[in-house]
Amino acid sequence: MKKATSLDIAHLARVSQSTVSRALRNSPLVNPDTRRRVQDIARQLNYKVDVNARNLRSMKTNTIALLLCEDPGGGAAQINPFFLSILGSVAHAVARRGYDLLVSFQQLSEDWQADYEHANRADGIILLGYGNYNDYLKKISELEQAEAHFITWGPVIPGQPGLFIGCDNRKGGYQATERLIAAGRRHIGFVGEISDGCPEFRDRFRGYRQALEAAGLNADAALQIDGESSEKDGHRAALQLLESGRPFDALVCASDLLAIGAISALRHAGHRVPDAVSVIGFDDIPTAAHMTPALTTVRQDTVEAGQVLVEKLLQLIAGKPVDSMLLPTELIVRESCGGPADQR
Amino acid sequence: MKKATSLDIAHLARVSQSTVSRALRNSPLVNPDTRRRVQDIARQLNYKVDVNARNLRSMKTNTIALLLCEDPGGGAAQINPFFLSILGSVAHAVARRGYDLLVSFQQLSEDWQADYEHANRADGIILLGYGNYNDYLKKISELEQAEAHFITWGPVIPGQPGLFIGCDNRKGGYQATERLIAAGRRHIGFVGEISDGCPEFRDRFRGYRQALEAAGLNADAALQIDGESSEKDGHRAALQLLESGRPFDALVCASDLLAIGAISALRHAGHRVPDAVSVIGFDDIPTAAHMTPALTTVRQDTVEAGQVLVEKLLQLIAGKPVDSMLLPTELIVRESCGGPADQR
DNA sequence: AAGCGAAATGTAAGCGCTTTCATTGGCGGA
DNA sequence: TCCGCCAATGAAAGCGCTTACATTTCGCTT
Repeated sequence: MKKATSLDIAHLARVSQSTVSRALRNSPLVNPDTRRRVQDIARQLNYKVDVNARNLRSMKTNTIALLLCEDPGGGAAQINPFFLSILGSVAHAVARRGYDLLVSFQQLSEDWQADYEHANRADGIILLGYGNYNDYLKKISELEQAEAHFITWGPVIPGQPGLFIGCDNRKGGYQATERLIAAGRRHIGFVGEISDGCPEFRDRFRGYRQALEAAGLNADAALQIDGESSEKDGHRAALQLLESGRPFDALVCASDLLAIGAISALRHAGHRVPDAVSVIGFDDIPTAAHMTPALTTVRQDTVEAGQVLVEKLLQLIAGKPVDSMLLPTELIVRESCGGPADQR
Repeated sequence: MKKATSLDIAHLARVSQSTVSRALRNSPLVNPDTRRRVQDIARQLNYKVDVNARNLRSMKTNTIALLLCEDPGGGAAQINPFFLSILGSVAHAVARRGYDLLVSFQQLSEDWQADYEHANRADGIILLGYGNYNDYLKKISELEQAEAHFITWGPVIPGQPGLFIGCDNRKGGYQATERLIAAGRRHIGFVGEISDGCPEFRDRFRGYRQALEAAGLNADAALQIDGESSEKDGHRAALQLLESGRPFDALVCASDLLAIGAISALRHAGHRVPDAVSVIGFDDIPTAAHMTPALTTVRQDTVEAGQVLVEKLLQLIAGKPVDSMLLPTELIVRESCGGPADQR
């Protein structure tokens, strides 16, 4: 048995195909009785509107694309849980608005924007990890003139081209460091890459420096160790710091994964966390609360992040003016920083 | 400037629109010179084939839908990392085959199959957590007659309708339990729901029972505590077990999340893991290796799972005969089970 | 020189829908 | 009684592409 079309319904309902189309979309132009009749028949036939035909004709796709560009090589399981959390939130938000969500985890292609929007695959694009920030900015600038519809999770910098949503990284770094200082720590390290290809980590680092300064402590450049993203990077960074012989009693890590790796390295080297070394992460990924010790961290609200990304993108698609937006961070105090925990 | 169409290219290349279509698809019917010329022009115009038009005309979508039906209510971050790992692998596999991936995290709708396949949104569907197994089976049976294209991650049961990919849950349960027995544990509990709505957990439980029997130990029904999926469930289950006063020295948990929750509860009740209580999980989610203690667990290979799901589904779509498939499990020995660790 | 087949291209018919514009019928006001 | 108007419906034109079929061209055989 072939798939039913709107024409089949039209014949059965003894109306024209255009009336069927209208009835199915609840157009006020069609008589309520007719509408009901048509919809009943459609249900009986298990009819569903062909989205390709609809999209082609109406020149829109009702689809959002989410590009997550953090390819760790062959493996697939290694995607940062923070991004996956946003993905989950985005998926919900998109569904709530009646859109479909197209997901791709590939490296950013040469012209990702055209591939998705121009090819009428999606009405707009959400970008979640864009690789090198500078390359990305250049690409964005090119795209600015074309009326492209995309939004990026990343650093919110005034005057920067493109539309960005991100959290207050500087403040987050400040909050974490401040807390460690209040707990009596004086030799606080920072784990995270601060090259200008990583503006978010760099901002967290800025906050860290500012907190030290505010407390009258002077920062020791040797206590900053690069680390890109994974647990492995954090592990390596902590080892490197230990080997340097430089004394330290606390670490601010630019992400939870880095913190997890660092803690693992510290403990296996015989340093107790938080007794010997306090550690604070960044992101508040789901496992942070369930580790031992439970991870103190700077939360980025992924649920809100996803919602904001979707809402703003839809506004952009609708042609409304949209601005970048800075989301607040919150320090979640658990066990890994020492001192009394506020919550679990 | 309007979007270029194949007709625009045809004019510029002084050929017919059909030749353009053929040239862009690398058809051998078109002269290599012409092809090059057409493709050059297409590139200059930043032309991309309109996927809606292509899909409509060619009656296929080049898209796979992934439905993840594990809605934890409002939140979004609570999706089981195990499924997210499969999602990642699926995304890669799908991309490698030139397909797009549509993702939905909603609860399964009344007719999810029609919504996606019938509506020409996708050529096939991957299901990743189907809610209640019995309801789902009923639905599948209905769908069997329609020539639906979908594949499910779940229990592989001979004679069962539908196409399933899953790991050898019974064996996994056996491996975990066997190990604990070898480590000298004699009062081994099981955390995980074993109602017939959860055939996978139930199989893991079967393996657990068989291992106990094989060792001449008799299972104590009071040492089995239900737990659905989250850390919270595991936490609660462990507390319940502690409160029962029943002595136990090890836990087999039906998932890593349950294990994480259980460990957290045990430790906060003053029981050291693995010294007082050994714990083994199931799944090998990314954090398992980085916890303290590192979690011993039964690995399900998510990378292979994703690849197999995609390959089999594509075969099904291509009309080839496809069978369900059982994937092997592997016990990853780390710290939480006591005894020497094989690997990290 | 005629004929024929293969290679290359052109022609045109839709895929199933949305939407504009035209048509119909019924009813109230003049 | 006639006209105009509104509500409801129908007719038809594509959206941009793929593809079956028709046509042209050209090199070769006979």
